[in-house]
Amino acid sequence: MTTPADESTELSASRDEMRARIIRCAINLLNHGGRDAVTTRAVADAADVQAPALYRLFGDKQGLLDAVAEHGFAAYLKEKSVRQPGQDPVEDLRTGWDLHVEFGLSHSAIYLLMYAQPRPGAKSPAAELSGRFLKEHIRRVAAAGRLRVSEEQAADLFHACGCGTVLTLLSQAEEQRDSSLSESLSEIAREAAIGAITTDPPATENFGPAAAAVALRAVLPEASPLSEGERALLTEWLDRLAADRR
Amino acid sequence: MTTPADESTELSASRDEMRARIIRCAINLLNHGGRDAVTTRAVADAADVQAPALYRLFGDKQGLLDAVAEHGFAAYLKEKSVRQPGQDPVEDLRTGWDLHVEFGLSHSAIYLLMYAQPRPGAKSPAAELSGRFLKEHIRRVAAAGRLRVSEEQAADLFHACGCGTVLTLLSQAEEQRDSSLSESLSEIAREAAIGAITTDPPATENFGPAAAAVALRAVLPEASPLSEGERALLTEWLDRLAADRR
DNA sequence: TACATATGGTATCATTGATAACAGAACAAG
DNA sequence: CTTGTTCTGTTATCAATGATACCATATGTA
Repeated sequence: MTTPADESTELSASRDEMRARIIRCAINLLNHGGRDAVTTRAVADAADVQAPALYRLFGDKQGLLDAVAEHGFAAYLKEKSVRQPGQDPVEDLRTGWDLHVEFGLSHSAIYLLMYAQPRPGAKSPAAELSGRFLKEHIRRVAAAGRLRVSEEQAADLFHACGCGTVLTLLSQAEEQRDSSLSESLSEIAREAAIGAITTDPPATENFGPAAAAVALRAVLPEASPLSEGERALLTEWLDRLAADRR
Repeated sequence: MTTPADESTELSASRDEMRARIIRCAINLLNHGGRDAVTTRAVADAADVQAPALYRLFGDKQGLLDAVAEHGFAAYLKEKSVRQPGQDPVEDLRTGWDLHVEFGLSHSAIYLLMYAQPRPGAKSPAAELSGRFLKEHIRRVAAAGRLRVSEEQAADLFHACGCGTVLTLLSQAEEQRDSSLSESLSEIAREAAIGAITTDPPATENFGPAAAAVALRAVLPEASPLSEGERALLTEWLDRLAADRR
């Protein structure tokens, strides 16, 4: 009948396989019927599993949703075969933004699971995963001496602008999303975020003390001949230098 | 006992009074127990009303939540006694941002009701109300010849950055929100958004054609001696001019 | 073999959003 | 005053849902 999520062909699977099957079925339900379609019963039926199995595997429904979001996001990253870093880290940041927005618009239900229910101090696993990628991108920009603010501030701002952009676009009707004039909202926001984070010039050779401090801080943890205490103090100083921008 | 939302003293109230009482009780529940504490039963009990009354007044639970968000937001605006426009419209934009962020952080539950469940093409009434204020601010900036992009783009970008900033802050633990270094995330994002929207100089006297076009477009609808068709065409031209920025 | 752990399966709970159905109350029209 | 209409108060109830108790079976291990 109309059971697009039926996967009952695979019987007697191992624990991990069953887990994966349940998640796939949940994602199917999510994409077809939206968030409200993902009930424990619907998922259990589609995956040909009993209710208690869900709770043994995922704890509770939130655990299932977290797993779904993480799997969905990871699958997207794999599908897009995250490219290795290019020459220009800022350009990588740009493509990262576009990837993020595209994911949010094309997988809105999963995206909302990731970001639209903030629980103070506890990110969704999927958001955590995405955050690690962002921080890595930011770190490379910092290492290139092109970061204008601290890595943490840069990551937060970039995420805030990107997340807000996606949510704003999602709240608009689809026909309305690309303003017919010149640049789209995503592009304007992207450039605003990048402009606020990075130094304008392509970083010729000698950049200011603030940028240098940020760059140094980015590569500090690796192979440092300093002691724990020395590094901690130096980090403080670098942060103070980095904060003194013009 | 522990019934902080008890309002049963007022008996036999008119329809509007009952509506207001229900909303007050719902807001109390929202603030004390979070979103999940707002069940139809809890609200009905607290307001000393039967379940069917809720549905006769608000349609369904979403209608009640929409009304709660709208009332909560409007009450905040009234409490802050929204100031009349100052001399510098960009500075007004700045205070508007701060007001927005402060509201989001201090009334997180209501804020999430407003923005965290985007339904394509249908904003929450509270979001609609907030959007009108923003558009009015933007219009004044445009009229002062200090807008770099179209009013629509400016409003969308400003909202996207602001909303994303609040959600990002809400996802962090409270102790972590103000980075100990220099500027806070909110300030960085605010200046990034304003910088992306407005022209840098205080707009001495003669600004470029793009800014002039945007400014003209902002005041076009009022007291125009043009016909409908003429105004439509002119608007198109102005938009094309405005899009040609550097 | 005997014990421990994990899994499949049934039945069941409590909560929650939402309505049906009936009885008055208010009120305007005749 | 009567009649009919509309709104409100009240009770009872439904269907869906998240979650769990409980038992049986299997599977692996000492």
